[in-house]
Amino acid sequence: MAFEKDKKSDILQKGLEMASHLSLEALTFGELAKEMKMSKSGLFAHFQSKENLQLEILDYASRYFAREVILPALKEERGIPRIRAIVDNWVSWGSKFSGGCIFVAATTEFNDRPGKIKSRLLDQQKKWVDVLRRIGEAAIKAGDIKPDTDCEQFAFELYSLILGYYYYDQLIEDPKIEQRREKALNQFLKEYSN
Amino acid sequence: MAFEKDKKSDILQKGLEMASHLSLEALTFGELAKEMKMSKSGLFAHFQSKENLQLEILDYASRYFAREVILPALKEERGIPRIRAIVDNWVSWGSKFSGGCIFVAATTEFNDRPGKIKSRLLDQQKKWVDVLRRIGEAAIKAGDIKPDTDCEQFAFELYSLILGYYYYDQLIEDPKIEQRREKALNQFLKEYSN
DNA sequence: CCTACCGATCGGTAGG
DNA sequence: CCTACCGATCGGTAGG
Repeated sequence: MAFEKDKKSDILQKGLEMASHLSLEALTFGELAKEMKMSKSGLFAHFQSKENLQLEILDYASRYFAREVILPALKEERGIPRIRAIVDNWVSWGSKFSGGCIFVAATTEFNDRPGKIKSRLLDQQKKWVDVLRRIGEAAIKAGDIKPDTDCEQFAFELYSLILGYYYYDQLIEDPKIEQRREKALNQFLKEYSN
Repeated sequence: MAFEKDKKSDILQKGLEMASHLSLEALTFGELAKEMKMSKSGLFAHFQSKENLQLEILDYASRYFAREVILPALKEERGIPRIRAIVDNWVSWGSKFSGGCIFVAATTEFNDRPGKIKSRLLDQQKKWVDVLRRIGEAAIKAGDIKPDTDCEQFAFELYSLILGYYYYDQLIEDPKIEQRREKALNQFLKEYSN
């Protein structure tokens, strides 16, 4: 079920699920049409091209991500609580789809294929890093981390921590991975704390 | 040019380059045959199935990785020099292929597709994390990091740092990314140092 | 290692 | 939103 309430959103929700499982490029009109119980060309009429379908899935995912990960974190008190919330929300997001986070998957898939999709991903990732940076700035104002913190560096290290967790959890199946992430996050917060 | 000197290795080298660019699944016999100036079925005869081709490419990449990343690092003095070498070598490895590190790409691609390829990737990643852990243990013996270091945690955090760099470098194009990685590595070493 | 071929599916179009 | 279709390509096979 899509979180937006029209037919196209239902298609995009299913497309997002399939793209997360198969990858954005391996998703086909034929398979998506079968899932939606539509004809292939009926589906095609909604999107005009495969690239357009892929872009619309990324935009839909972006709205979904804002709703599930970013907005709830921004409702938490700034500083440590908000930092912990954004990590927790991201982890929940990644585990919501069988194939993991579509942005991570699409980034590895399109990193050397210049075009509209790579550009869109770049915009989205920049916004994400910006959110992390602003969460760092808010933590300074809250007095939770050092006032001279380089918040770009803060964002980079926080994102690295999340990605490391994500890889371990996806493949290596380390039973202690939750504790490792917690320990790394605590160390990270201690390093930056006031 | 392949680093091993038979016909099949030449095919695997080209297959690795193409798989790194396109992804393991999007690589096809038809395209690889065209690149090798062979007939499709002539190429097919070497591998019997697509899955087999994919597995052989991963094994070839693994031998290549050992030669380019792991062995040279193990020749460095244990402790800090070896830790810095493994990070540097990994970074060079990732930038050697237009599409980046095939293991990272294939992991995101196959994380939710159980089968021989996922199992092979799991084996390979476990070996990689083992190498990082042993580099941590050697650093304890060298007196460079704290004797009570949890070397599994050490490996997790070092891998996270590398992955964060990798993502930034691939997509975000932060001009300061080299400094950020250096700063994060220094902080990491300081955190664990004796 | 080749030619010649298989059924299935691809992205996309014509026409309604 | 549909049926019917296009040329191209897919993984794989037969037979040599």
